[in-house]
Amino acid sequence: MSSAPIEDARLKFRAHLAAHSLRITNQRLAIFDAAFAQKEHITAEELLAQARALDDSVSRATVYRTLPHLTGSGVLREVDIGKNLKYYLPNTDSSAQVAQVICVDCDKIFEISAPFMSWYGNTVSTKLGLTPVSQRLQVSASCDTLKATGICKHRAG
Amino acid sequence: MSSAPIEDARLKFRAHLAAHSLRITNQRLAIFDAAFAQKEHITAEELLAQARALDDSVSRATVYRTLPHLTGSGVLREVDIGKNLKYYLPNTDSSAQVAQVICVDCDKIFEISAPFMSWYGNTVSTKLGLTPVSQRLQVSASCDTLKATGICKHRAG
DNA sequence: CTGCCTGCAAACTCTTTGCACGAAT
DNA sequence: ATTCGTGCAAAGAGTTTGCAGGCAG
Repeated sequence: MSSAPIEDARLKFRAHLAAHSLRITNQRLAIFDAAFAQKEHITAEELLAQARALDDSVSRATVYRTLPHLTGSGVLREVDIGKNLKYYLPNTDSSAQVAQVICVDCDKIFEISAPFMSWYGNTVSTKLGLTPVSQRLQVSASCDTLKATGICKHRAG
Repeated sequence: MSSAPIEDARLKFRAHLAAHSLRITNQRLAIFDAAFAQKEHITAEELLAQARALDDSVSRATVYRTLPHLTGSGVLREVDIGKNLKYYLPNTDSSAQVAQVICVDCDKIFEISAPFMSWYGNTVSTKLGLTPVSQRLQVSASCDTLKATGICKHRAG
């Protein structure tokens, strides 16, 4: 009988705001709604555009100021693929460990479950007297179909 | 009877320049020497300073223009830990697959051999119809000693 | 009413680029 | 003599921040 994922996330976000004595503003809610509606990885700039579609008073600064609260509350996941540009993605299962496979031809990002990552992080950190905070595993790969046919099916599909 | 690692690397770099019809200039050699003398991860800015100590005519632009040749020839490895800032490190064994453990308290980067990475990259890429180009595995971790004593021994040591 | 939140635009950091001069081949 | 490489400074991309006014609580 649990609510829809978006309802859970909305509550989680509001709880996070409350817990940190942060105000619930229309802009913050619009940014949350825009972010959580995404099916693909989006950039801050794209998030701004989407949020403005819901509330045209949202500014770029507020998007950047809100993103840490969204990631901090666990409703959004930040993905940095080394491009001086971060991507964001609704975090539907915050306990999952995921790796990314990034197509260097079309920039599509595939999320792959990789539960061994946290085991690895633990093992290797402990040896150094450290406690793991987070880990990331990313594979950059080129598109076979593109090389063969000139068309990257991931982009098209 | 092989030469010292730095000699091998210097030859490798010169061969790369020759193979691409690039000229061997004092600036490029100074940047190479400065980079390969490093024992720790350095930034482009630090590399500029070190290279200028060897040849004060080296400019920031030339450092940035030379870095791709250094990484492309395999004598330097680029490490991106998601900080809008790249680190560079002499690549003494270009066949090694390494992961990084990054101390979030002192920013020290530990390089850890992780040979299974390329196996993972292959496995997961192939399933998607992709050919792996590179992979990275990074663990961010906090310092236990710092938490206990207020001193991060990695920084000090 | 109080103080956090906001939009705007300027500032910031790292990196890239256009241009005219200078050096490698 | 050519042509590529260089330094300089300005531009560029993404993100952050100072400020004056606005809205949540």
